[in-house]
Amino acid sequence: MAASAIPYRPHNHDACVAQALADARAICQRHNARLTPTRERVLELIWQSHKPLGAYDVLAVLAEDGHNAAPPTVYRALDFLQQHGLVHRIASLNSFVGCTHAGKSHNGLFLICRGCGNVLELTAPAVAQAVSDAAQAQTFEPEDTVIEVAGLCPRCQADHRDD
Amino acid sequence: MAASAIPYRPHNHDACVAQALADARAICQRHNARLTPTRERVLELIWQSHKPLGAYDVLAVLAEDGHNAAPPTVYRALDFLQQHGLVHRIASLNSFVGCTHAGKSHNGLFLICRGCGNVLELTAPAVAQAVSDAAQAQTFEPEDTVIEVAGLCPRCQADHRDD
DNA sequence: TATGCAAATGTTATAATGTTGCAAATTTTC
DNA sequence: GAAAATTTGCAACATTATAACATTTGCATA
Repeated sequence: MAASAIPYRPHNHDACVAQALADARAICQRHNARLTPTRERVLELIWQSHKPLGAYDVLAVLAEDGHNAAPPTVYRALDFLQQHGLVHRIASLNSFVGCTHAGKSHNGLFLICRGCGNVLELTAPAVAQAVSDAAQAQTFEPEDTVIEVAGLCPRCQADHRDD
Repeated sequence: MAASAIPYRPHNHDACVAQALADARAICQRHNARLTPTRERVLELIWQSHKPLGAYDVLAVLAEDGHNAAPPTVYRALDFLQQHGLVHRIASLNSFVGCTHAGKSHNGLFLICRGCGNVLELTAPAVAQAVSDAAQAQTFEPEDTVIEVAGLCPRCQADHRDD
């Protein structure tokens, strides 16, 4: 799966997931971190689509799996995955999405479609630079940046015009 | 209060609040919207500092006021204030801060100090333009943009070096 | 292969945040 | 002053997240 995958377009999503899991295994190995079965399963669930998933959605699927998990299990797995850059939390939705730029440390920019719910993660150096400049102008030292753009993806723009 | 107020520096905050309330009254009049006592009180509370306040913090102060309010009262007031551009919600903190650029419709950029908790709202056209370009490159139609930068304000950078 | 430590997980309970739905009161409009 | 629309009160509930502590597991090393 290319880093610039476009969730709005049809693609072989099984391959998408498989690649994400393979990447995750490699990254965890490099980090000397343990991608345990629970963590891997949570990552897999998060990746089941390009729509962000809530912690309790994950929890519900784990329950279907027969895994009698409680909230802390899921939150801990998500924390781990976030720390290793494998998933992102979408603050404006209280939910989580697989990172499509895994490995590189980054604060992505997220385009969130309010029509279909899909999220596209971008790396936008121009945006990062502009934010950095704005902070610097205030002598502010940025550590973590959240950029989430809600709107309509190409397909949903078209659908809306059909209404 | 100037639009470029810097919460990190000492300023006459009473004047800050008074101006915000006066602005709010003017704006609501222009919008034909009713700034009822509850709404005005909530706005005043949100403005008590430049640190964002949670809905339940507001609720607690209302209770001290003797106002026996329930959560929906606060959330409704906050919704109203947001709709008229008088407060902003900080998604990464689940809390609310007074808008220092009231009147102009906008998506601000927020510099959130993890040391002191103060939030500075900026209008950064270069950032807005860069985000807009990035979205356009994906044929994405932006409607609402959240930009929240967590880090250290000038004063807290200095304090940290003293540690 | 024992054993002991650190990391990970399980478990229970609870905190924090946000919403729904409906009835009562208030304000506006005619 | 009566009808309509807006706002508020209120109770219940839904969702999201964390605290605290017990238990198990993986793994290095004696």
